[in-house]
Amino acid sequence: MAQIKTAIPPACCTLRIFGKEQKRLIGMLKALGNPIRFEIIKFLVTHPGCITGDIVEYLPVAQATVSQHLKVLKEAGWICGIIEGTATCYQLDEKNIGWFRSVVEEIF
Amino acid sequence: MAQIKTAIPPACCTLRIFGKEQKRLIGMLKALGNPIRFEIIKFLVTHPGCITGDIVEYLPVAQATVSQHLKVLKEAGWICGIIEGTATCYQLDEKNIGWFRSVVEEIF
DNA sequence: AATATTTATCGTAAAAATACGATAGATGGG
DNA sequence: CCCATCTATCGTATTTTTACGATAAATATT
Repeated sequence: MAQIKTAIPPACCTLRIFGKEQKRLIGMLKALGNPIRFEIIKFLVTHPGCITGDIVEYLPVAQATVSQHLKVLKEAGWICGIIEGTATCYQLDEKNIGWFRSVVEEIF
Repeated sequence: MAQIKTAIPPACCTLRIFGKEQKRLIGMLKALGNPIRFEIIKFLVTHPGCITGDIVEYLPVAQATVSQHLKVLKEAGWICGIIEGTATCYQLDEKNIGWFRSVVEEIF
């Protein structure tokens, strides 16, 4: 019997993602891979539309630090902020989060 | 008509995860949120059981750097390494990756 | 108009991550 | 036993991240 070409056993994931999309995914993973930022996202689930001050009050870090984390989360696509007067209302970026979920489901 | 208690609009995710499991998830997110490490995981999908040297050859970074990234991925639960002679064979940690996928599907 | 409120940004310090050369340790071959 | 191979670890330099106080900018309040 002839030797059959070595077959690669099926893996638990395909990870068929490339270029721009891969970069975008890595950015989202990196942004969420931080305890403070993860807590911010969790907080926003139950407090949609809350302002920066609410998050500052909730977390054990300074206002400037929270503001910086919010910026990272916004740039990664996890949240969006709407300026209302002097305050900024934040909420989950449902569209991008939906994209994240679908990509993870697809490639893992 | 009496004022109804303010209802929180349904979010795109629940993020019902806490303590040890949350920490574990954050660790996996953080580990994968790095371009080099992401490429290693991608490589292992199609090259299960390959040795460190194969990954070094494939990536544009030094051997010591790859070894360090492998350590991070192993500690986070993405891969496992089996020592075979002088080499170390790496493959995806299917059990933990399965856990990751199921958690993401559950909370997002 | 003066003051208060809210948040982003700046400057900077400290900590962590990243990368690499050198080396040690472990195994295999001759 | 000696030498080659392979990989993890060490030491270190560089870059990036994280955190905070101070401040500026924008809007609201009196």
